Amino acid sequence: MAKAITPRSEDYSRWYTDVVTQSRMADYSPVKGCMVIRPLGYALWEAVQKDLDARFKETGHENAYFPLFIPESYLRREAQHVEGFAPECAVVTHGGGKKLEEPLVIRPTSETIIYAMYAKWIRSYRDLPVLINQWANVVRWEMRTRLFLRTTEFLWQEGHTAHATEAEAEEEVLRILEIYRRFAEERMAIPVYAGLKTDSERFAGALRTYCIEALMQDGKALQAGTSHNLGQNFSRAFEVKFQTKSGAWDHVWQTSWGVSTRLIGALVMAHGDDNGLNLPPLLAPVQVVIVPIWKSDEEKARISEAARLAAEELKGAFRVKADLRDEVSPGWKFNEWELKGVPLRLEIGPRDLQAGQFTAVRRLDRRKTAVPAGALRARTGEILEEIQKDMLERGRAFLRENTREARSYAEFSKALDSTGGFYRAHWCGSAECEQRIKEETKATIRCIPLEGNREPGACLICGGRSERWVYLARSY
RNA sequence: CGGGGCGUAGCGCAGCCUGGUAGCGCAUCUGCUUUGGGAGCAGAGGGUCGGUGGUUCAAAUCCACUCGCCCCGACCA
Repeated sequence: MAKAITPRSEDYSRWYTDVVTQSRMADYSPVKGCMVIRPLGYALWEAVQKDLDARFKETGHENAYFPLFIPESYLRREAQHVEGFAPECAVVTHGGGKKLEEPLVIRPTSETIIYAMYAKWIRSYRDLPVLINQWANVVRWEMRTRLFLRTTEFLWQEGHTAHATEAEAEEEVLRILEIYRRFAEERMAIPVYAGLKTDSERFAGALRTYCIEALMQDGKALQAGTSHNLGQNFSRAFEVKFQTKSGAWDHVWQTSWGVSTRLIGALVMAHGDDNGLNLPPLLAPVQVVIVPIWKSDEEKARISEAARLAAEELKGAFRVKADLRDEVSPGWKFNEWELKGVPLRLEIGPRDLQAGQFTAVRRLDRRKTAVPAGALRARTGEILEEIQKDMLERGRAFLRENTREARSYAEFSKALDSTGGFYRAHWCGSAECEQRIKEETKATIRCIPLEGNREPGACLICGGRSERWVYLARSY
């Protein structure tokens, strides 16, 4: 008997760690704060990469790769940026047995090194826009780490674009935000709120930061992706200039945007349950597992053959696996594949064989249906689609039910402890009020929605005039 | 960095208070019986008790130092 997963109701963060390690998505490394991404976790990341990469390419972006090491002086060139990142940088001081003349920072993000190159490559408006993305690892020396959600080293994609006009850059930033939003909903089955970060939550060096915010089952929000309009802050610092049509010189308008392996953590916390992972079919590395059940040797021969043939039949259309192991019982397999989050299980036992059918069991809710052998391929596709749809629907209902109105500050601070979730609240826009909420309730303004929130009201904190409401929540 | 917890077999733990030559469950290996929700029986292998130093006839156990990890907070994707 394998070790049980700590129930969510008992200890949510323990549950999370249990699911991640026991499903073999990841394991702790010998280095504090770092993790080993095991095949299941990495397969998920590859699925994320594959899908997003296609979306980036559809919108004209190209992949490139910039180096891991950044001269320390580069980071210093943009004032806000260095202030934001310097404390969490790992720095290499020695190489080849000698002390380096200039220390090398291990990238916490690549703005500086990439824009130093852009300065070299961009001369004319004809060189614009530059639409580059890179898939890379970055290192941030975090004080407290958590598997996938916040590790010292993590994998991500970072897009870096340069444009001739401010309007073009803004358009790009919103285009990417929409790609993230749709990816989260369509593939991960995680509905999100998209919006603008407040000044205090903005990326160091950006004009504006947009984000998508998801809600985890414990009621805490998780920032799942960010898209920054950098304005000309970096192009001024790195002298990224181009000559306009009229012959004048201007600094380029830039954007950067990214999502990370944190998305895998979001997947765990949005859909998992006390039996383990629960993956949306569109991202699941294994979508269908076939589990044969037999008693006699004679049955074993026939049923394992039927299972093998079924896998063969489904292989072209789905990611499928037949679990023909004889050394573990069917019950053991059920639990193992549920732990690993496989969305659909097809059982075939003596009774099924007799009836010419498979018993299909959804990971989501263990709902069982009989699938006639003749309709296997068609029904499997339908069931997987239903699961994907139901997961998103369930996520939407959860987000809806856990988004509340904050009517008064007293009521809000009291209710937050018991409810968690998002709160809609009016905010006057002052940093003081924002700071006070954070200190007193540990909730932060997660985002200012892009539309639908324009209505006059009174600030939740100071009662002052407010033009629009924002989303508040405690967050990861 | 502050608070809490933990380092004993591959994994999870007991033993420590009250020192006496290391144990349980799972996993592994062998054999037989099993298989529609984590199978049963019988047998076998596997440990410098995180490290260093001290106390003692004797240390997993007591003392000091040290290293590491996890959880909760302050910082962040």
